[in-house]
Amino acid sequence: MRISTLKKRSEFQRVRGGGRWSAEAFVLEGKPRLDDRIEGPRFGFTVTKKLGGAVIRNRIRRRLRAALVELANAHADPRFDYVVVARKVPAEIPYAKLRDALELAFKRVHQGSKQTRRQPSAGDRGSVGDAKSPPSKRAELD
RNA sequence: UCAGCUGGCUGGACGGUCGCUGUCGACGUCGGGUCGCAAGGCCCGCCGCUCGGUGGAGGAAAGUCCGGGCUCCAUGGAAGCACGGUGGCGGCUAACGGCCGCCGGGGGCGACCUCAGGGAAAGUGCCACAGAAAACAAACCGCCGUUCCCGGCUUCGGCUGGGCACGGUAAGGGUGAAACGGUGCGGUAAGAGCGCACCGCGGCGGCGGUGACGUCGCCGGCAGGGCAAACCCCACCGGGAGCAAGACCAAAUAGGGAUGGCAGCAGCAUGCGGGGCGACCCGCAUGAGGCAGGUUCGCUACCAGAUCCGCCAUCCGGGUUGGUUGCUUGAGGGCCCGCGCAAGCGGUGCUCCAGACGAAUGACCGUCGCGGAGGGAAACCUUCAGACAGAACCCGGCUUACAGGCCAGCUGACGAU
Repeated sequence: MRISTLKKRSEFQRVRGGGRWSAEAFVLEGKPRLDDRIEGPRFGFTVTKKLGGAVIRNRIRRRLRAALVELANAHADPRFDYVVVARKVPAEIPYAKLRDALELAFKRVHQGSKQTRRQPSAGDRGSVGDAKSPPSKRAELD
């Protein structure tokens, strides 16, 4: 199926306060849309420059997009907006594993869970997924 | 065969499943126009979880270092100053700081490589450390001479060692990136272009070359250390900003507020007031224009022009940051022919080759091929690796990154003929 994408910075910012699930290769955020005139789920991709050059970032986005196309019909909620934030390099992990992790992430986000699988060690910056925390200065997609 | 130099090309191939985007066609929905009484037909436009055809990243797309095209602003006429850049000569080019050929310096046996390669007798400045001395020169050691003092030897003519002082000396030592030409012979107390030969250097002239320059002859005893990627001088070149340029459509906010500076002159028109018998005169307000003034274009001066009549400067506040276009046919690429050593130029006529905008050009899988390692006599098998890197208005270059593979020409060594 064809997936529509988030375009504006404000749309990305709005999803930030919703459900959140962290996997090895990415973080999936999702939130129900207020505007019900739009049909179907929408997706946004955030791949920072920290992960590599343009070629690597393109490949990360394309693999994530391909996995979403495969799963979105069955697992995504049409009333939701989602943001996929790439963390490590998904190009390095097998595609089947990436797809399974994404499937699990959809279920967890829909449960409205704000807790994460990530342990509070390993250089974690504060509480994650707190809607009241100030928006981080991270660059959205390059 | 080995070692090497230069130039160029390439940057895995095929297939399957599922996707994205441009474009063409079909189909369908919607809208409009037109024909028709009507059913409906035809044309145009937009859209599409529809179907089919076809195109879809690079040699560097990169760094954004130069040069252009194209836009808008300044727009004008040049000058001077300032700033920035370039720097052997000739050619090529739209242009260049690029390319080609040649010259000169340096390196290599050689093919070749390399050089920011104008001026240091216009001026200023600098030359660390070391060294005696770093530039109108200069004597630390050494060498030589003379006077004096202390010795040794003596055939009493002298010879010789040491020291103080004075003088000569740039050959030698030592320092340094660099020491006031180099080598040799003569010369001298010792030395020194002091003299001579050759080399280097400078000047003049002849010849060759479009030219950089080369070469030959004569003269000069050597003047002018280096640094200009220190200032500088000379010659030449250069307006500014960039596709978030710019144009159009739609929507929205509005013709904001504060502080500071300047709001000058004369006339005209209208209205009001005052004066005069009257022509008219005076004052105020408003309006349109003129001059002056201010503002911007790097600065200055001149002429000329534009903008605004309330202007200018600074600060604060508010709104839009949607769509279409620019947008891909261009100094484009390719075949062949001619000219040129070459860069390139001319002709011919073939071809259309990405146009996205939170940003497409892909995801997954299989087979084969290339390369390294291991096993094997071989066929082959196993395993690992496959680079640098993603268009954003478009061209011409430069620079930097790059696994591997291929081709051509040339050089040196060895061997064979």
